[in-house]
Amino acid sequence: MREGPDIARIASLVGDPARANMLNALMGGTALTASELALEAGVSLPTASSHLSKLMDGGLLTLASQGRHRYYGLAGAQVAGMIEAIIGVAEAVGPKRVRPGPRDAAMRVARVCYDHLAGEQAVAMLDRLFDRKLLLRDDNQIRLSPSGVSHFSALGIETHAKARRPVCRACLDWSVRRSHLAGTLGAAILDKIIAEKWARREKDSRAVVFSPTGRQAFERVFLS
Amino acid sequence: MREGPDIARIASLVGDPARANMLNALMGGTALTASELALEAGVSLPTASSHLSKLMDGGLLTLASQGRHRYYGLAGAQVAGMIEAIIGVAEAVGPKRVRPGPRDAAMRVARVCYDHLAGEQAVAMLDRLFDRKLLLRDDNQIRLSPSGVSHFSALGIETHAKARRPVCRACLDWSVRRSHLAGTLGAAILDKIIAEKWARREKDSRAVVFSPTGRQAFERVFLS
DNA sequence: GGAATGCTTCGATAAGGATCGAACCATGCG
DNA sequence: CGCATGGTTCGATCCTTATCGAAGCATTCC
Repeated sequence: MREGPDIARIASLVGDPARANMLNALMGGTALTASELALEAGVSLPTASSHLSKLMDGGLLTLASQGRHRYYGLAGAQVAGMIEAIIGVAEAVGPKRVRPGPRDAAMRVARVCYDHLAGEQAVAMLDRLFDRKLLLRDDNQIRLSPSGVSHFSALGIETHAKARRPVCRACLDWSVRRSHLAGTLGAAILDKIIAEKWARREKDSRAVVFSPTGRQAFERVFLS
Repeated sequence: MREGPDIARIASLVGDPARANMLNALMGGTALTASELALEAGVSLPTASSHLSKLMDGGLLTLASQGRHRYYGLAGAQVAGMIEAIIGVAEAVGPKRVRPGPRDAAMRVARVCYDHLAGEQAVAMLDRLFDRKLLLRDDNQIRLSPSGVSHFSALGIETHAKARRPVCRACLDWSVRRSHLAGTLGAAILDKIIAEKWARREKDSRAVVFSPTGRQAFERVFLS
């Protein structure tokens, strides 16, 4: 019984199903609000709030208050790495999952990450927006270029910042391990994809499935 | 509330103080009996037995029965890696510990991680093995190069894969935050270090202490 | 200044699980 | 076989903690 870092304390924080679901949801890289996390974990708001304060006390989360919204996010890459390690063991010892089915494949191609698009399509899109200089990489931030403003405006997407929420924001993609676009612009693009019926949300899943013609339209507008 | 690997189940196994102490003790790499683990965890024998069967059910331990003795050991390097990751987070978020004492310093330099070497020495070694192209980084995997095979063979280390266990595997180091070498090769190298008496295991600790001449020999062979 | 929304705290309840003593198996020794 | 030793199972107790409804704060919108 030698003393040392309190690993039981950290592990038990992850060891509750509700908290594990929350952390899992936050592995996408985007910060989420308490209500969203409550939904994700399948518990009531008070319960979620209690879990969140425990995770905060444990140092696993960071909190960004924006007005009456409170965004919870993972405290850092080290925490994310630990969760990945636990996932790895759980996968290894857990019931041998059948080969990743079509739904998993669809998730890798395109899925919803809170309110914007993630997956291979989303990562490719961000790459192209940089290539076409519609977005500019500025330090670790993303900015709109003047041509970007008019480009999105022509698509019916207004890009002036109204809320405190940033227009552009990088979000680390779970499956591709590179950034995709979040922020109000990312959300607006996803809105457009759905509104134009280029794709539909899979029921009870984060997967986003493009129709053949919808994919062509999306590629013409964002990947050309 | 998506379904997936049951990470809460795994984490909650580690999340009990008694079990965490047991796992910690097993990180030394030697298998221990139920009574030894009970002592280590500070619980009675029945309690320890109950914990051990839970850890077995969870797939975190292996059991080797020898006569009336039953030796429990970690189920593999992946489990060890997960525990290292949790230790890393616990160290980072835990109460700012007083200046790391001499024993902690020794642990940072070199220690046992289940069955292979960890710490600054181990991370430096892996770096050099890459530099010398004895190992190759392939995607996210590690492979032996042809020259690596002959190099280790000349040192008396055979590197053909026999079991399911990979020869080379990256394991994240909690103190350095970079990878060191696990897998059968990592285990063989630690064996050689001990067999050649370049270093000895510290009593009741995971620390590995090199002798002056042993360190020179190690550096000549693996860090040159 | 209301009204509405997002979130937290409080209080009570319920369930899970950690713990130990005692009894029970199994192996090895003489 | 009888006995000692290492381990596990059983049963009862106790404590931790997850949970939710209701009420309370805080911030924004109208």
